[in-house]
Amino acid sequence: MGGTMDGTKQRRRGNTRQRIQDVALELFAEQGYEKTSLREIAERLDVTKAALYYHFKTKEEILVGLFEDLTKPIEDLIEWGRQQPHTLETKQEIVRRYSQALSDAAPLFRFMQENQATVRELSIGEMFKSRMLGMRDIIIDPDADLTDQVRCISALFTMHAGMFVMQDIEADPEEKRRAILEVATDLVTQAHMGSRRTP
Amino acid sequence: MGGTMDGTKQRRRGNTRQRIQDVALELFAEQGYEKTSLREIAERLDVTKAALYYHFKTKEEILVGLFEDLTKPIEDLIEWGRQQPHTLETKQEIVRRYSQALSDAAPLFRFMQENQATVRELSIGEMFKSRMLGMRDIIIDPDADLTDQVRCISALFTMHAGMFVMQDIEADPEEKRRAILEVATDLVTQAHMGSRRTP
Amino acid sequence: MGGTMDGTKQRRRGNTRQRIQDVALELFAEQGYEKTSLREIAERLDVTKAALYYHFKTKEEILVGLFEDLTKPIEDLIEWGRQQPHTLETKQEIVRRYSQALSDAAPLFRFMQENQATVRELSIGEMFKSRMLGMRDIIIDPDADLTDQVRCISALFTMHAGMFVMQDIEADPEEKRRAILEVATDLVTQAHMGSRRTP
Amino acid sequence: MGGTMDGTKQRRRGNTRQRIQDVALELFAEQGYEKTSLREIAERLDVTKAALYYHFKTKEEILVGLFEDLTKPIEDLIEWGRQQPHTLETKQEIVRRYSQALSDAAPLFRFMQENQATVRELSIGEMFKSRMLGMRDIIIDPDADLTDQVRCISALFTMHAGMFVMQDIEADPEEKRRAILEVATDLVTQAHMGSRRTP
DNA sequence: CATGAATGAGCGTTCATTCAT
DNA sequence: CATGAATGAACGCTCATTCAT
Repeated sequence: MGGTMDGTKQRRRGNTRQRIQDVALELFAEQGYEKTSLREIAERLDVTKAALYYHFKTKEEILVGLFEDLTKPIEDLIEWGRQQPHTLETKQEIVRRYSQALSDAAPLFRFMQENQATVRELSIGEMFKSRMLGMRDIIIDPDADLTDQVRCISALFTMHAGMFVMQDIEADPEEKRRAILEVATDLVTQAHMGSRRTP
Repeated sequence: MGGTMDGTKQRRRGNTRQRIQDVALELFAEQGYEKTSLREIAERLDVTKAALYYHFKTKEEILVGLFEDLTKPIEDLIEWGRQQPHTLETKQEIVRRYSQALSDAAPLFRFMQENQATVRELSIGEMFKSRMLGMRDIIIDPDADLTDQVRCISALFTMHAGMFVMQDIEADPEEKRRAILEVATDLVTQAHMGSRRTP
Repeated sequence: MGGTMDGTKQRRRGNTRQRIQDVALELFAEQGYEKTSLREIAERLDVTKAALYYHFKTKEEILVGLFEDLTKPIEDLIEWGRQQPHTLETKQEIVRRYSQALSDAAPLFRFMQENQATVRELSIGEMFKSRMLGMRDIIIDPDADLTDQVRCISALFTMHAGMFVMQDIEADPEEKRRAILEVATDLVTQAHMGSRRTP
Repeated sequence: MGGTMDGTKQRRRGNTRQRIQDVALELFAEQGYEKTSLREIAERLDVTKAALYYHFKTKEEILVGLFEDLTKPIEDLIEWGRQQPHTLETKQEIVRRYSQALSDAAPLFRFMQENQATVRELSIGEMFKSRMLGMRDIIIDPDADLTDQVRCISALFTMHAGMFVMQDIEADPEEKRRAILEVATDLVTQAHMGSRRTP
């Protein structure tokens, strides 16, 4: 997080792998996976295409690496969620933390959001899907009615898409995030109450 | 054109244009725009690639044609919405009709949803965006607070994504659509009440 | 065989497929399959690489096409041989015809001879093997002793390799071919007598 | 094993050079020279590609090293043959020893046999050719007629190719080798008699 | 209406090789 | 002895597009 005293730890060499990932994510998020060529990534780093292949076996692996690194917190969150009681408070806490996690890895999630067709055919498609199902299971009550299930899914979705869809709305990002979080929390809360409503 | 009594729109012969669009939409929705090649489309129709160019100037034009044809009802809906008073009933009716329109052109919207990165760079990107802003304007009160704006956007989004995200949930499609519609209507209603809440 | 009056039947266009095969065979025979690139073939024909792909789906298919076209006579010979009685005369006739067939498609067989490692991994590897086994079956007596089997195989092999191995020997090609044929016939004859020798 | 008294040929450490050659030969024989990459060789030895370059200047040098080491006995045989009288007994002895030498370095000769196109462009191409001409000179009578020359070449060829072509024939390897040797000896004997036949 | 033939640009990938450490 | 990092050249292949017929 940048809190160490030695800010120049990574000088010129040895950080190439990291730099590839950074540039790749930037371009993937900006232009999509298919329209981003390895030539483009290499040029921006001022190395040859072949250099990329020293660090990653395929184009897809660059993406897999990014995905694994950046979604670790969400994996952890799911793990944590599974071990908590399914109370309203837990669910609200999960939503709060999820919102934060998405925000921390915003470019990746923008990418996932905007390249679903592509992602579906890649190995991260499966990984992503299983994470989503994990999230779903810890905020949806198994015996909730269909409408309440939709509310929960809508909550997740609102968080996923919210930031990118609202890019052209005035107001500062952090405020927007809080508004989105509020709506998502509302939806989950309503869904939770709904399940308790019917005796 | 558009709703006229002219029954000759697609004659016996010369329906190739239509067939191209049908196959293209099917493949675009299934595999994405970039991963669908004109060769593939041509092969499925058992014509040559060159034949496609007789009917459409570019690959993109196939998509533009599809988009224009299939989103006409939504354009009409927006037009209609603009001329109504901004009452709760109007908004609810708009949501209801929108849900139906999305359902009628499901493959196209699945495509739009899953190929956003691609669509953004295409001419339909702008068209789509302007339609979305149109929808937004007729269901969002200009002076609503941020949270209520999010609710409205979330409502639209829930409808867009709902069907595809819920593909692996049991329950029949029409039932799901109604549940989605209910949540969307709820959100819009809450947003509407919110605006009136503060005097 | 070329006896029509119109010698200019194939003018400039429309014979590209044939020209590709001709050039490819020439280069494959000269440099080997792997060391011959599609770029090289294309350049020699003054077309682009992509043009090759209009006529053949893959590099391998160019070779398959050549093989199928040029080994047809041998396939026919095997077919014929199967229906003959397994007399000495038949075997000698087969050897005679085989020698001629090899000579007619000399560049291809030089290629097969010199690129066995490559051919083995290609689809024509199997085809070639099955043709060879076919030949073997019609000149080897199933109950011949091992030495006589070797003689037959050696006869086939001598014909295959003979021409290329003897390239640096003086004497005119047709004379060489006859000498090779004589040795091969001898071997098959000895093998045939051998089988009759033991009662 | 060469029979020399020097037991330090391969010490405990520092046998990497040897191991590279072993693995390389195995792969070259199995897949061909071009299709075997240095990466593959290095991976199998669990060293880096760069390590190979410590021991050999180029890929080709690995092959040259193998060739020189493994064909030494044949060089010696030719040397010996040159100093003998050109009697039938000498020729038969040469064939016998040659058969043994081929058998001892079978993988290399399988490689040479199956990668002729490649070998021709490499420096060992020339070396091999000169060895072959050497062999030829000591078993062919310079004034033999063409047919008898073919017989001698066929004899050599039968030994070269025999083992690999007969891989799918039942019977144990040593027995096969003896049968091949018998046919080769026969051919050389016939050729020898032939030269004496004409007064 | 449609095809046959071709193009130019680009792609992801692999290879033998180099060299500072 | 050996590695880590990189390069330049090439490869097989695919794509959207063009145009004379």
